[in-house]
Amino acid sequence: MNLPVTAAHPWVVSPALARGIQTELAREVIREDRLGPVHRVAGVDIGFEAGGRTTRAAVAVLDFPALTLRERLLLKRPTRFPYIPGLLSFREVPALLEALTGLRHAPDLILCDGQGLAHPRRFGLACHLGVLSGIPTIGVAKSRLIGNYQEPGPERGDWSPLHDGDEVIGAVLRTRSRTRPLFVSIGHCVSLATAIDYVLACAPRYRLPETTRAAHRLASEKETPQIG
DNA sequence: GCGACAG
DNA sequence: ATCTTGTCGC
Repeated sequence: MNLPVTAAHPWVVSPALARGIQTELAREVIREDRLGPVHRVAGVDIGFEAGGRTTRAAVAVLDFPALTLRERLLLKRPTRFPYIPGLLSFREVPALLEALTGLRHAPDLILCDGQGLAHPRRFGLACHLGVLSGIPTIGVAKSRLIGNYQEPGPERGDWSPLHDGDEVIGAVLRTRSRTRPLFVSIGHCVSLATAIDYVLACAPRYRLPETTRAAHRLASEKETPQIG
């Protein structure tokens, strides 16, 4: 598959340089809808093995809106960046980009496991993957990194704005009634309103989107003895 | 200085 | 994220 990947930048850098790269690339993020018809949605996730020394990048592509599994791809690479709050993309994006490149067909939209704009420099993992891959992305995190909010209503579909000062940086969305909400934010080429619609469409039954669930299962799957 | 802190 | 079994609740 041919990804319109933007000229990359070094990945093994100091935290200070990584933050500088984020601040620069944040200018490339497109916050409005610029996505075409969505027929395939991908979920991406990272898992670890060998005590964290090996990174497992998983991508699951589902047909939309049916949400049936279309393609899966798992790729292993040595882990080369630690987990530092605010710098998660430097740990996970390199392997995810490689995995996307290996897909038979490019997805029309990607739901990422982590923040998008809801980040100190407005450049979370979803923005980073979107800007470098050129594919529309949405940030879907299970917990908060930054921002303040009022608890959303108890029903599925209820949501409240996540803000940082005067700025709305995301939405705290209930995808399942009486269950902890998700933190949705713009990744790249998808507005917040559209992002909320897609997350709800991809999570018809469980708290997490089916895309994320499929990718997570693959990323944390136990080694199965192969035949042949 | 102290507390917060995606996965 | 990962280490890990049973258990409380709808």
